[in-house]
Amino acid sequence: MERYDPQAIEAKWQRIWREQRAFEVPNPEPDELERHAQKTYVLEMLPYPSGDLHMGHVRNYMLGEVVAHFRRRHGYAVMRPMGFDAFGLPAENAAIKEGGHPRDVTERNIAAIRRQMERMGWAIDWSRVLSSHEPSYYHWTQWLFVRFFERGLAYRREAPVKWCPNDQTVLANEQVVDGRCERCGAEVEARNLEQWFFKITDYADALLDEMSLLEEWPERVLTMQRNWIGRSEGADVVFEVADLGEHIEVFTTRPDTLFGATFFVLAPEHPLVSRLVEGSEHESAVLDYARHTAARTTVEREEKEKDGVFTGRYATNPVNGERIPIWVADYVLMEYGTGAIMAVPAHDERDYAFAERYGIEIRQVVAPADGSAVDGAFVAHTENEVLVNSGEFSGMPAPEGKRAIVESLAGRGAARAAIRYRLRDWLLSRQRYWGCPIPVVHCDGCGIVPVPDEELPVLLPEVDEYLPKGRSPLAAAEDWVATTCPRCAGPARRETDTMDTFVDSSWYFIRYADAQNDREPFSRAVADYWLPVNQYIGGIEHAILHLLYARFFVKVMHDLGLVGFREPFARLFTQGMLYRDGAKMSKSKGNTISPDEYVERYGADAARMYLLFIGPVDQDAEWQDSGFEGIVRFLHRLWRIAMEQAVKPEVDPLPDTALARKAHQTIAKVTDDIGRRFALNTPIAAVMELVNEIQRAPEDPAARFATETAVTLIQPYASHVAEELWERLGHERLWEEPWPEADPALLAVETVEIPVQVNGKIRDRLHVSPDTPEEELVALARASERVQSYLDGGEVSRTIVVPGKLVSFVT
RNA sequence: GCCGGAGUGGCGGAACUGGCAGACGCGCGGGACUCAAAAUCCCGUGUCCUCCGGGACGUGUGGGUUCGACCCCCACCUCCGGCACCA
Repeated sequence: MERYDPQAIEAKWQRIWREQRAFEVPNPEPDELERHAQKTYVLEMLPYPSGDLHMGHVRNYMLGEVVAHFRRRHGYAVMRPMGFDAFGLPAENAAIKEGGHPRDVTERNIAAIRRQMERMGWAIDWSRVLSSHEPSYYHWTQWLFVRFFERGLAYRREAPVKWCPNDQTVLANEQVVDGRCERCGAEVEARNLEQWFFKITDYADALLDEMSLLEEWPERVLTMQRNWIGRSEGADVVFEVADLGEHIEVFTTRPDTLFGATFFVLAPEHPLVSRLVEGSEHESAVLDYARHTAARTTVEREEKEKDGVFTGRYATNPVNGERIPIWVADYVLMEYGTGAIMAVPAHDERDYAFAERYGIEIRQVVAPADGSAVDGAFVAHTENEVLVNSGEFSGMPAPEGKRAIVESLAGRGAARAAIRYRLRDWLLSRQRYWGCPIPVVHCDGCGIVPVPDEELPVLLPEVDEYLPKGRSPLAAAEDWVATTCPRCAGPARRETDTMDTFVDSSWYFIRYADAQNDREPFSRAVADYWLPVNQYIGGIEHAILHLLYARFFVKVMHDLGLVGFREPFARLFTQGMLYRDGAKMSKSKGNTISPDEYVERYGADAARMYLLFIGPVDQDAEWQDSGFEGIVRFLHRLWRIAMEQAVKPEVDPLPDTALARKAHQTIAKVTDDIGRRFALNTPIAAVMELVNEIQRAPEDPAARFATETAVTLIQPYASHVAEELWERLGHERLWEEPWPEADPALLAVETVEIPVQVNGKIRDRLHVSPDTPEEELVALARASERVQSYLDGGEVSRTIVVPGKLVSFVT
């Protein structure tokens, strides 16, 4: 018998699919876009070409692979594109290390990845491929930036920013993890720099509220985004500094504790600090403290014990006119709220620690419902609190007290309800070479002027040296930097910072819909036809960064009238990560396994199946070599059985045999698992069961049918061998073959095994027709000797019958 | 601390809506084929007891609801992930 030869089979079918453009989906003609068509957009997060693909990627792309095949065979026009997130630091760092240009490094990696993807035989529409470093793409990234700029949603300002001393560039807040650079792990520093921001904070509420438009997103991703946006409701309260005729606002989520404010704290960076102490005996101590704080890293600032200095000034608490001391302490952060707080040591742990250290009064103003109060202690938040020691508000339940105090102060203009967010504006500029140039010029006369649309794209210039030096390497391209102002034609200088790569990946999924368009980023009609993405697939590591930015971009594009949808990804599936030796498989950890050697030895089909068989796709999995063997054995067995069955004639009509029934049950199971449950490991087990049964009963008259069923069901997983066997079984074009349907008549079982319980324990099993009436079931169960021995003549107080499921006696 | 997820044989995992726990695969034991091996095929494989009929126990721990719980409820333990001097 001819042996299973994956190398030959896979090469053959990959060639056929390519020649026949099997997986390309052209856009409908413009006048047909309106017509509702059965279409679906399946998208996996685009790879970052910092090296070859490893098994973690294979697992990720296999999800989209199975879904795409499954939906195509259900009659959908399936768009499943692929592209490359090509700009960014790893390529630039690699180029610096190895010598050469980041473009060459990137394009070499892209070519290698594409080759690997083609070798896996994935059903990708390569006619839509894009790469974010190509001018044909970043032209429109720049065009979008200009639209954002015109709307005031991209702006430049000096701000305290996070600086990575290793990568020599600023980072977005989202790219700082535990005070360290997300990419290289270096501890970040605080700097005050003029930088570009996207005004994502304008969309904080929309990003929260419109989560309701997301049909099926994992709860934990939504939670992570909610935490990141960090919406807090409370009040802004005004404290007067009578001596100076100044007033300072604070934000608090606990206006009900205002009567317990016994001191007041300003962040060392607060602009009023120097005025408060100017010329006073406290001046040098306070300014020294502020300087020390500035020299500390955020991490140091968090880890040391709380400390601070008194300013000699007092603020007036608006609820009771009390004068409370103003301190400067670095546990108050300028970035959040107003950079100033009212401190309530009895009800805030941080304030408590500070008050303890400096001997400041601790006054309890909220108490459990019984009103018991103990001054001097920290009282944690509990249910059903009431206000105490709070003047006219004493005795009120805390929530009511909150409202009443704010209302009362609001009457005098001393407070108003307020909402604050943890979310900061998105810092998008980077002082690096390998990124999309920011398309503006700086003119002495006109200020910042965007490059006119007709002059886009602003091409990334060639430079000799892209080693990071703290300013963008583009600044060295003097001929490029020197330009003329589009507005006044006077001399001007180009912006030399480049964009964060997350900007590139915030709209690529729309570009795929209309990837060749050279007049606009995409046609709105085409975009609205394909999007939102029906099924987005990617790693949980992008739960905040990419997924939040992309949602923001789409909302802005909607408000600009560029698209008709407000959320980019209707359904999101986050696959688990692949681990090896206890660590996430990644290039930086050096624990990757390349699919190449496995593909070479066992074929792509085995690798494709194994990565899904290893476990549920939404959970993390540990790479183990041992299980791979089982898949290889299965494919050989399938091959042998199919070759045996192929010589038999087809039988029609299908005889009602055990194998015929098993085949139809398998159709039902696989269809439900993939289509409804998104369980991609269990269908493989189901087809294995079917194949095992064929092996046990090769002479069953339905054996050939069962074999064809196994082949057609395994096609989304092992596309090549399935196609080859399908052909040898006398058919063609399995990738277009309608998905099989289970015949309800054959799904119905002739007999069921019904357990009989006595006091909750199974004592016997009945083999009966599934529609046996209840009375008969009970009679049969009672007649059982085994059951009788357990009933032991005792009274049956209760009998439970679940038709088709079980009989249960209680004595 | 707050929020989210998970805990099932030697291992990866299955059990979908409260109704036969351990499908499928790996590993392991036994057998067939073979001069032998590989490959392949067959049988067995949760733990303990057993007069070999079967019995008891068993899904992180302790309780509860129920005729019946891996599944629901309460409390706890462990692990993973997110957020956190955020006022």
